[in-house]
Amino acid sequence: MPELPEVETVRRGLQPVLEGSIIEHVETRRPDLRYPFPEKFVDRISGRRIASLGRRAKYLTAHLDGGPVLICHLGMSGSFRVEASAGDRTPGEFHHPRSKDTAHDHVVFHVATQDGEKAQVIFNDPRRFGFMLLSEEATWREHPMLAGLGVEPTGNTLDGDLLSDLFRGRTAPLKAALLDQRLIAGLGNIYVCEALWRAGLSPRRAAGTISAKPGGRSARSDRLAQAVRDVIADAIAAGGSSLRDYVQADGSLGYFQHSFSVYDREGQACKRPGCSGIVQRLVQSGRSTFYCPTCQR
DNA sequence: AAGTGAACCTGAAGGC
DNA sequence: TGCCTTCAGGTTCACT
Repeated sequence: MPELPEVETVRRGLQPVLEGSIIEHVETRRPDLRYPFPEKFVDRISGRRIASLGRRAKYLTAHLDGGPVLICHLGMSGSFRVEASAGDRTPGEFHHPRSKDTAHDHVVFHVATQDGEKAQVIFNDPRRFGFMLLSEEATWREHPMLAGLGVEPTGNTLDGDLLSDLFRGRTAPLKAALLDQRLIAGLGNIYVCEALWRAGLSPRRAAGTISAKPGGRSARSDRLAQAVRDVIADAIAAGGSSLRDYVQADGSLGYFQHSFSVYDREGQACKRPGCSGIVQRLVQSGRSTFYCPTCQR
């Protein structure tokens, strides 16, 4: 579910509450999510102060003073919400856009904030594809689950030249290459579809065909790199996309889904000015792809 | 090696 | 109303 923009939105929502907070107690309400919780999970993080919250690709990281790094993946349906502790509640505070599903509250972090308030940060995940890991501050980027991740599509690292190199020689379709977290880390099904539409490239095109000869330039790889960076930046600015069960950390909704050009728009008109195409859906490696066959080549 | 598809799990939505 | 099928933002693993 959550792709990079949604995870970044969650990070920004949790940051004001969690940074500088003390984790007083942790409840794990079942022995596992996608994987069993790490050994002594509760003991290793209880009593620690959260120095900072970070993100790598679709992973959230909580860096604990003098302790481990808590690494969290939201899977398809994971979300966090924050509740003030009983006694601090004000009427109407729980007017969330969606009724609470406490049956899938799997982890509850009881924290004391910097302001001396008590709060609960609750991880909810109906499908349980999410997971939590612990690593060490010095080496967390080399954790087996994160070691192979590719370049972040944020910032200016990903440019046409790099993308050209990453895709050179690959015969897999662009759709699959963009989803490959070992190449670019953080894109998912929605933003890959959207980036390909923005770049005017077919999701079925072999990835290697946008590459320049080594040392040369390719207009297609320039366009695609820019499209990827733009769509991710735009989605973060909009607070991510809210579909089905996804809600931001503060209970509010992101609104990028109203900006979709192709995703979930099968049968509707292409939004590119001057294009009269109709958005098609196809299945690639078991997942839906949405694109305009008229203007995406 | 690279690429494709199944598996993991639950809930929502649509068809009959 | 109820039952059945299909689909969903992700990742790993097994197989060709």
